[in-house]
Amino acid sequence: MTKRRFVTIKDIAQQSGLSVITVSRALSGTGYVRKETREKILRIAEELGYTKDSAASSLRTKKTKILGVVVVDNSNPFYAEVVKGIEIEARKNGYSIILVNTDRNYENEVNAINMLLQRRVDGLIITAVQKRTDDIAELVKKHIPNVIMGSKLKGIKTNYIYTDDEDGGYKAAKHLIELGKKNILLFNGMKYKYAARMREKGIKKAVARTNGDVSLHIYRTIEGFENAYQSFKSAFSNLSNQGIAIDAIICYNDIYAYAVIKHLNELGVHIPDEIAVVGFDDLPFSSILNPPLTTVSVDKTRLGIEAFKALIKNIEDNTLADIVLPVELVRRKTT
Amino acid sequence: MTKRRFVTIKDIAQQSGLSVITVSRALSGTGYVRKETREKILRIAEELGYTKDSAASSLRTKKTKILGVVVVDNSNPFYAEVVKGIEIEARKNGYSIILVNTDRNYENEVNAINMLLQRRVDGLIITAVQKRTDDIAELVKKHIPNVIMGSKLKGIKTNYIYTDDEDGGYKAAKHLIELGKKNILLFNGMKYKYAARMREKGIKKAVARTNGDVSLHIYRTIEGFENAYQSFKSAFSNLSNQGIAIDAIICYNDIYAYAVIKHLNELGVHIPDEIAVVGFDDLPFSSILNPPLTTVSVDKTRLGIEAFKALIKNIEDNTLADIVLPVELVRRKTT
DNA sequence: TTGAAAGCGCTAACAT
DNA sequence: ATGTTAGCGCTTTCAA
Repeated sequence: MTKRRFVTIKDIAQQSGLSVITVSRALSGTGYVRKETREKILRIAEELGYTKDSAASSLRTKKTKILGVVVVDNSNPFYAEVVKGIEIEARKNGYSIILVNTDRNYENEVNAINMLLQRRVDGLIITAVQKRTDDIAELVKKHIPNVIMGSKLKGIKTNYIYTDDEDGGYKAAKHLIELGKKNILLFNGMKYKYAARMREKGIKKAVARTNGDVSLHIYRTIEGFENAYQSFKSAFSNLSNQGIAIDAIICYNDIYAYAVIKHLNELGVHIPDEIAVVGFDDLPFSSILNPPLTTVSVDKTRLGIEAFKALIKNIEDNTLADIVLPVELVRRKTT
Repeated sequence: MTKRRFVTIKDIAQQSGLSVITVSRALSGTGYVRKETREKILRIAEELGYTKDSAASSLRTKKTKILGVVVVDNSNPFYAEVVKGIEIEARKNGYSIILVNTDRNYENEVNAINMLLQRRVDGLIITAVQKRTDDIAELVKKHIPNVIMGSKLKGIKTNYIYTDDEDGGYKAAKHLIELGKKNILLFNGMKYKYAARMREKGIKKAVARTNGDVSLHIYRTIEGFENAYQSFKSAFSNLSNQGIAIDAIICYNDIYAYAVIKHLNELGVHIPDEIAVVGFDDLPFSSILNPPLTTVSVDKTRLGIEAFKALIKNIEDNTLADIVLPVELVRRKTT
């Protein structure tokens, strides 16, 4: 192991004949330092190859300028873009982010939060696993700044940012109804998910307005393309066996929709004439896919950016945010 | 701003009547502490809600257990999976990662590295922008453990991990040649990229073996679906105007391939009969896409995992790694 | 405008 | 098995 020792302000102090505090002031730009002194210090720092030790600095200032970002899976295209939004905005504002995946596992979420607390992050942005929420309740109780992304957690008063899922569901269903579809299948996510419940609510609202003219069938499945594919296969054959002829499918997200489309293709069902398909999220690939997917679009990067802003605002003046971002139905070729 | 003060080992020491060092030992599990003493300390720590301050600890130990991960764009599905591999493996080994995007900008890369040095990360995993490399040369000179991912940098002796691009190119070209294709277009990335050069090399090797029976045409473009789409449009019309009838296209990556397929579809060209298309990377969506893409596949998560392992090994015993991961041609419906 | 002293929370080194 | 001392590199008093 090569011996590494970083240059410290003490070294600069010795080299310049000044005190450490003057050096500190010059380098951090706080307090009075004569112009020539500052320049001299800066020059020596440069020569010596000085790099500030932010751990030492944090220890004193109680600020790390690090944010914890907890997501379910950073390789999921949805979160990938959200994380990107957070990262860009954080960097622009002098913050760094520590990224942790939970893989939808509550234990992992608990560990992630603990680790981030040990690192004394200035705040956390969390997409909650939602299966349990006591860890987040406790976090809030500790007064650690945080924003919960993509869900609202019952009984927990903190910062929230999410998309207008109910409106998204409503828009998707309304669109299909206007197209004359009568038998809609909602291929939804599990009930413990806030977004799944809200989307369902919006869809039901639109369907209810038809006064029984349109019927809604609901199946649920857990995340992942393979899961969705297998689930849909059995759901669809169930429906067929019951003699129910679905003519439109609203999917919990675009990934589910891809799975649905794949199976529909295998069955030789024509999209959208026989069955129309709507997704949620508008992943980058959804417009490239053949056929391009009709989907409820949200600005994922913006979600990240706004989450960051809300967190910083909370850190600075303790205000609580409840931000809901608008959604938009993007009609392409599957409806 | 709510007054937050974390519990320290000093608090525990007072509460327990023991010295801070004993508390430290009990908590960190180093050195001898009587069983009952340890239990007592652990209990009090629990009661008081103690969370270790890793910044303070790092200051002393000179180890942060943080790794810097510098990628071009974490929302690019390729890097998204790589980052995931790193994150999982890091977490498993008690490390955290600070993620930074460079957006293929050299200045950003310089800033990212500087920031990470200030944070005293134990090491860095970097996908280099490659347009300039002096920043990385300097990093290496400072003896900061690092591994460069996806490229080899001329004149810089450090840890490298990358995929067998030359072999990938060779396999892709050989496959097309065996299919009887005669006029191959290589729709490549820019020349400053190591992977682009290596893939080209492999392709040329395969083409050369046909003794002039097969001809190769090369166009290059910068990253991004839109760029690729526009570039390909003009490249393809150029070729047509010259009376060159391409019957196979090897794309620098899957994204380029999607752009190519999109335009080919617009033109009504039949894939793969009229023109076959091969991509690189095997993004998750490439198998879902219609038609499913033939592509050179690499295990991206593994790339991340191996990068992490190489870095840790370098940190621990200073050995240099040069890891090349195998690639595989996955034939689907575009060839 | 500059400096001295003290301390952030932890642990290494050396006692006892 | 437990404690003392000192110090990591920085910044916050308080003084000059």
